[in-house]
Amino acid sequence: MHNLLHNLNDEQLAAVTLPAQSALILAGAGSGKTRVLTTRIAWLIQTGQVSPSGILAVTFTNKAAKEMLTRLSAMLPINTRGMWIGTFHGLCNRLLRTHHRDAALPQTFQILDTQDQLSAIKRLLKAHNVDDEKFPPKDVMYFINGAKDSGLRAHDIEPYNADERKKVELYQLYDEQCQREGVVDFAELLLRTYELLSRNQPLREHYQQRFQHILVDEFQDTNDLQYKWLKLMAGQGGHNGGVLFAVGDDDQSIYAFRGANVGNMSAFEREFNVRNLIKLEQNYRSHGHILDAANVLIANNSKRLGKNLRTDAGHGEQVRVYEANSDLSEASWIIEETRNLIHDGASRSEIAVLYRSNAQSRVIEHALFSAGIPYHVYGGLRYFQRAEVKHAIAYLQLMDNPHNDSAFLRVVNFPARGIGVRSIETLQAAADQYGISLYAAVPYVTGKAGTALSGFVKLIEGTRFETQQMSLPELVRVVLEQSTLLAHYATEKEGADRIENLEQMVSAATQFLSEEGYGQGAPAHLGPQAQASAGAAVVNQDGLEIIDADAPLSTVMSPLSAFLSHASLEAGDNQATIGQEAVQMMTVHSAKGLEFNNVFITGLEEGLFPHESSSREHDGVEEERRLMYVAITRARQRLYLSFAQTRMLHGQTRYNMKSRFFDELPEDALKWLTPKVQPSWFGAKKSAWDEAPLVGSDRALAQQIANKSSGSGWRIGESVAHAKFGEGVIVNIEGSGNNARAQINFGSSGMKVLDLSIAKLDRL
DNA sequence: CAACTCATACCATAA
DNA sequence: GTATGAGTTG
Repeated sequence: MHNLLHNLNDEQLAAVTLPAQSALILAGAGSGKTRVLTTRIAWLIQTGQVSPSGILAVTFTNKAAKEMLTRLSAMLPINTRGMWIGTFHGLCNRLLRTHHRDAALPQTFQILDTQDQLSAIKRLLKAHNVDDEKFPPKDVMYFINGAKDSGLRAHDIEPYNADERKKVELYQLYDEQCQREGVVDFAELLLRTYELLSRNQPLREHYQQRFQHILVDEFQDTNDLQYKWLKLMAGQGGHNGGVLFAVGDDDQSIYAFRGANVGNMSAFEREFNVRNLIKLEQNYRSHGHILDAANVLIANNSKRLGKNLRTDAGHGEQVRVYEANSDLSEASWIIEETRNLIHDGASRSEIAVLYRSNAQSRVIEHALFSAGIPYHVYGGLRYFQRAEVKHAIAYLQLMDNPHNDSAFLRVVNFPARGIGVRSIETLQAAADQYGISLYAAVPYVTGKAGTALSGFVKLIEGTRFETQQMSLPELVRVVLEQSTLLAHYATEKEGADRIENLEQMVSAATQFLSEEGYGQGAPAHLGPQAQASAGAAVVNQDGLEIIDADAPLSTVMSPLSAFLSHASLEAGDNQATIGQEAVQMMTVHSAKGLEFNNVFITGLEEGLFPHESSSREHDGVEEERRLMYVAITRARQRLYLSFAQTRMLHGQTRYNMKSRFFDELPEDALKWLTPKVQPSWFGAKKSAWDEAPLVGSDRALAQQIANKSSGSGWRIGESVAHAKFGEGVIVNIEGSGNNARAQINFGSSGMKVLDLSIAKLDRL
């Protein structure tokens, strides 16, 4: 037992051994957060305070859940069965499958991912003749998800204008459509579970009593619904025996745009009467200058719970800052530095290049490629999101639940079998008339269209019959053949990769069976074994029988259903290149939770980082600053910051000021590789334009600029000052003489178009 | 009905 | 520069 607590610092030890009361752990970057979380669980079990089945640990990503499980198995001699460790969505899926009747869902309900949801909404809008100019499908989707993430149904929303009334109406219709089709979206998994437990008291009390200790990772990322869900599980305020142990860092809250509410941290403190607030401020990752930079930067935020990281590692190197003429020269500088690092013995996988938006990666990728340096870009398409894989999945979904109209529409004419737009319209009309699914409406369509459609139905039915007794991998194989997907891609010239991906599904199915504890030979279609016999039935104090979701998956769903859930809930890795010795490229968002010896943070320009859209959002700049904080704290030993004077973005050249974050970093911690001219960036800019040798495209650009400036006396790229708007850069000049107007980027004051004969501008 | 061209929009993202 | 969607042609 003591070796469990060995090597913990005082703060960590205090957190791990807290009494059984709700607690909030403010865990700074690199402070050993996951370690505290897992050791806490191990300690609770080892000291006999709780049995494994009393533990519920919730994470946001499968990766985090897996990591916890791995660490726990290493720490505990006993097996981890009985503990519930998983993502919000994974746990909800399990609960809903078990209690599908109470939740009013078919046992084979299917999960829509974001793509599916969007297409479902497009379908809905079309069906109800909604003008998709006025109500773009994406907006409707954000509206619906936003409502669900706050725990609101359509009837809970009081619309404040006609447009919103319409959206609420669409929300209602969307939910009805999903219910009809037997599908749920991601937010619905949580909301359904929440509603189920709210309304079913015995069930709620059963789980509340079971889970004596609930632990949450990345608590700052919870949305309103997730917090309500946790409160319900714990029994509000922990009064029903549940104890909530929340770990998070308000300074690393970077997901407000998807509904995360940092306010949950203070709400939790208040509502659960948290007396145990522990700050983990000892950082085991970064050298001093890097940590100083992070601390000083984040101090500019007003809304903080307050935390200051410290390290024993010594100052280390200063943060290196580089100003480039263009995005291209920024990239070549990165190559140069990367080469130096590798030459000095750095491993490529310990070098990370971070950027604010994916669009920035192209130039850097190109440069790395030309230089022959292996690299790996995070965040591409994941396995189960690839078109061909989604097609195959759609066929499988129809095997399990033919009323899933999304799946039906995806493959009814793919590969092409002569079922076109008109046929579908006819079918849709029939389905609407009888209020049934497209699949069920096929018999009502006559004529040529009807023949083609019933051919498709026969294909599905036939395949289902044929595969009745087959195992999941066999089923997948047959579906790939019968659907003619393999044959189709064989005729495409770029189809080889796609065929390979499809073939891979068979092995994915095999692997899935062994990981989930299904027998390899178990018939894929066979429904769950009788639940009562699985020993999952529990009788609660009221004598009511509760089926507890704590049972092997095989008792809750068929191998096929389980595999389909898996495909939706674990999209898989994006590339199989893991383990390769490669430079790591990713957005700052996806870098959260990772660490590297050497980190480049690129594109530090106003409008890009902080992103221009952030100034419009409430507290947007504070979130961007937290994002920068996350980026800085990824680095262990060496950190590079860079920005470019000009940048091609979305096919046009942009001229941005350097990021305001440079003014918020401590000077002592920085080392400028290019001259920094005081007091502001403008001087440096000017000298760079006048003196720096221009090469390649830079020269062409300069030429363009020289031409454009003719007559007005001003030049694109020139820095100016305006009495009202402050300092800015001329981005474009139109017209000439008295009609000359300049488009000027005033940074935080925004982009303005000023008449050059009227506006009073000063050169800088 | 299917294959093609052309125009348009674009921040970050896990489940 | 790429992905979606509408419009156009065989």
